[in-house]
Order: sequence, then structure tokens, then C-alpha cells
Amino acid sequence: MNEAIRGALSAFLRRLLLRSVLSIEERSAVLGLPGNSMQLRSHYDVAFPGRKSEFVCLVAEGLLARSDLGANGARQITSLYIPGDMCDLIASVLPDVSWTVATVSSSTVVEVPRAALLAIAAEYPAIAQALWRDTAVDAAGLGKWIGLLGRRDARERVAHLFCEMGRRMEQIGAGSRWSFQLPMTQEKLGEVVGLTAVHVNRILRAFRETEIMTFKAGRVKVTNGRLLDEIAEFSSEYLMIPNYNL
Amino acid sequence: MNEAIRGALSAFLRRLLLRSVLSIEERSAVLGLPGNSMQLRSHYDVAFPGRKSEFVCLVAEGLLARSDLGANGARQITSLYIPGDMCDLIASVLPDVSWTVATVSSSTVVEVPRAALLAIAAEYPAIAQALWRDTAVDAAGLGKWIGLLGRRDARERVAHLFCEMGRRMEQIGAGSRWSFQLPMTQEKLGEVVGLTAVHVNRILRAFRETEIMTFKAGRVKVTNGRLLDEIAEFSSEYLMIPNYNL
DNA sequence: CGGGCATTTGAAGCTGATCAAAATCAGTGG
DNA sequence: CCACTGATTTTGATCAGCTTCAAATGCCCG
Repeated sequence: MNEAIRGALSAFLRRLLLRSVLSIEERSAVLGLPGNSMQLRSHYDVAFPGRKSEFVCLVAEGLLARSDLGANGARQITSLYIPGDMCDLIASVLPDVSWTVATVSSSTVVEVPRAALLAIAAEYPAIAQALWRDTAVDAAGLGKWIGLLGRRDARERVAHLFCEMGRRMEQIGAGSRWSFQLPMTQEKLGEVVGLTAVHVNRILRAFRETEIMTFKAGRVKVTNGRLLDEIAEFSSEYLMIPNYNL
Repeated sequence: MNEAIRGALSAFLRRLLLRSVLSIEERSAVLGLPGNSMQLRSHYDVAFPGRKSEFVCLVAEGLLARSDLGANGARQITSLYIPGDMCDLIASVLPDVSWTVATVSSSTVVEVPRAALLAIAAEYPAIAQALWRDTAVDAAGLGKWIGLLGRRDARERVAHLFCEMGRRMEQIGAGSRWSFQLPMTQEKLGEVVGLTAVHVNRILRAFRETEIMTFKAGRVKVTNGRLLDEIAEFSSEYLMIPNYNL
């Protein structure tokens, strides 16, 4: 059992434990999941339409994105995955996906067989519930994002993205919400918030000039977090961290 | 056991069976869920932020919507629920929601205790998986919708909405994709597709004038479905009807 | 040092929002 | 049955935000 695999699985377990209670036995079942780790260059497609995947992949390091490809070629990113995220957990119950999951920066991921995940879910009801809940949190996040794209303007969307990623990074111990690594281009940022790279650039300039935050070479530095949160209408319940056991 | 309740539960079971296999015993466990049916006027809030609900509600008849309320008061609808849908199944594992579920037209719903749902999920792994999968389908649909809002223009969004609802209505036997009831105002349509009612109205006029479809008094009539699908870039895999058992 | 990608800036155009008002419709009570 | 009320639909006019197109600059890496 490789070190990277153990680390990734325990990060995943930590994530599950944020919202669910699992016994010692159940925890070790999660930690005992099989998997093999892989080093991937950036822009590598992990899953794509037509590929019926036998694996779900867990992020050990780096940044991945799930995106939806329009017929015209325009991409829309629907989720960003950071270390500890079971990327596209959805795919474990819906194996033939209609979207793409790809690395954004060079990353290391752990492939976990779908079958193994379903097996421990079948054996331990509490794990099944935890995975179901994790999928629900994913869905709730997507719902929030729909609200963002449907009703909010460019400033608000961009601000929200940085607020959200800051908290998530902080939560997994990768920097603080005031300063963290987000290894993506402005083009990619645009794909997340539904804007062109040009417009994202102008928004970033405005944030820089008003000393709210800067984004340079994949590093975010927030100078006025209070204002950033305000622009984003960001509330901390957003990420639904509390523990939801009945 | 009321007639309406049996009917709603069997519609829900049919929905689950579209994508999952359940044994006779498991099926009857689903059909045996407790619940009590309620008649609701339109614009009645079934769930809202701050209300920790002990029930999940199953649509027996009518139309419900889950929506996200912005601080400015703007609403964004994130899902529409039609008969047979377990409205906000997400809430069964995430009880304190940050969104609202409300009737759009007068409806009858069946309240099912969260605890009962979790209990049969704990007892029957296959049911747990089916519910998990249903949540995943929900999430996948939300992902698609993000793509729609992020990248597509007004025409495409509106067309897509009618394509999707047509198929869903057809699937549950409520009219055909060419002609079905969709009891909502243009204002509400706008809340789904992220546009103002005024603009929705203009798009509808264009569709009417080019003889693609009409929307009048809550009834949709599609005259040129081929073209409507084309505008929407609608593909039938969209609703993920196939059966996804390992 | 040079090539390719990412960022930055400018100018022009279009889509959809906003504001305002008229027309239509549904439901209510006289 | 009709007049009244409030909601919804429809249309027009104007405006702002974002896109598009184009070009210049900066930057990393071979």
C-alpha cells in the first residue's frame, strides 16, 4: 500500500467525517479501499463521454475540473476538485458520464474501482449514507452555482469563486483563505463563471485596483476579505460543513 | 392507506426502476413507505431555509420548484418537480436546506418521513443505491443546467427548457412532448432560465411567429419539434433514462 | 534568445436588462 | 351579467454589461 494512496484515502475520509459519523470499523473500511496512484500532466482527461469508467478518481494533489462541452466547442466547468475530493463521485452510480473530468494543473490522483466503493456501501449502510450525503452536498453546491450564473453579474460571480475556493483550500489545510494557490489560467476561470477570459481579466483588474485581491501566476492573495465576501454575498454556511447526522 | 399515497409511491417506484433494479421485496418496501397526502394551493412553501424538515415530499400531482433566493430578492429556480418526483430528495440526507421548495401551481403532495426513507435505505442496500443514484441523476441534471446558463443564449435556454419538460411529461404519461401542460407564468419561466419575464416573452413571440411552438395559459404546443431540439442542442440521453446497474 | 502561451488593453457591437405603459385576462362582488 | 380589480402578457424605447475582434505586452521555458 503506497503512501500517496493512504494519504489520499485519509483525506477523503476526513471529508466524509465533516458531515457524517462513521464507526471505527467503517472508517477502516474506507481507508482499506484499493486504489493505485497516478501522476498526471495538466489537461489530461480522466473521464469523458463514451468512456465507461471502472474507476472513480480521488484527488491526492493538484486541481481537476469537471466540464461540460457544448456543440460549439465552448466549455463550461461545473466543478473544481481539490485534494481529498472524490472527483465525480456521481460516476460511481452513473458510470457512463456525459461530461469530462480533466486535470487543470499537473496532479496526482488515486483510481478507486467503482465496484469496491459500491461494495463497502452495500456492506455498511452508514458508508452508503455518507456517500449519498456527499453526492447531495455536491448537488446542493451545483444548485447554488446555478443561482450564481442565473442572477448575478460578473463581479459577484468572480468574487464568489474566490471566496469559495479560499474556504475550501483552508479547510483541507492548503493555505488560508487570504492566500492560496489556484493553478489555473484566466481562460479557465472564465469557464467556471461563464464569462470570457477578457472580461475576467477586467474584473481582476478592478479588484486589483481597488485593493480587494490579486490573482497572479496561480496564486490568490486577498487583501480585503470583508469586501470580497460582501460582493460575493458569501455566507459561510455555503459549504455545508456541519455534521448532518439524524 | 389512502389511494393518492399509493399512486404517488408507485410513480416514485417507477421512476427509481427506470435506472435501478429492485427485487420484489425491495419494491414492496418502497411501496410500503408511510406518508400522508396534502392538497396545497399554489405558492405554498413546502421547505425553506431555517426549517429543519422531518419530511421529504413526493409530488402526486401539480408542479413544484426548488429555488434559491438572492439577497436582492431575485429568485432562481434550480429544479422543477413533476408527479413521481421525490422533491428535494437531497434534503433526506441534508435536512437543513438553504433553499426553498414551493408549489408553482396547486398541487397534491405526499409527505414521507425522512426517517422512514433512511430506514429502508439502511435495511436494503439496493434501495440505498437507487436513492443515491437518483440524487446523482439530480446532480447531473444540475450540472447540465449550469452549462446552459453559463454558455447558451436566451433562445437556446428557453428552447431547452421546453424540450426537457416535454420529455419528462411524456415519460410520466402526462401528455406528449408535442403538447403538454406546464402551469407556470412567464415570470416563473424566467426564473428557471435566468432571464427577465420581458425577455422570455420576446423569445416566446419569436417562437410563435416562426411556428416553432406556442405557450398559452400554461399549455405548451410544439409545432416544429425538430427545430426546437436543434435550437436547444437537445439530445435524448440528456435525461439519463437507461438502466445503470453494474 | 526566440517561440508560444497568457495577460492586458482598446474599440465597437449586440444581447438582454430596465423602465414604462398599454392591452388582455381571470376572478370577484355587486 | 357586468363592472371592477389585480395579475399577466405584450410592446416600445433606452441603456448597460458583456462579447467580440484585434493588437500589444509580458512571461516562461526550451
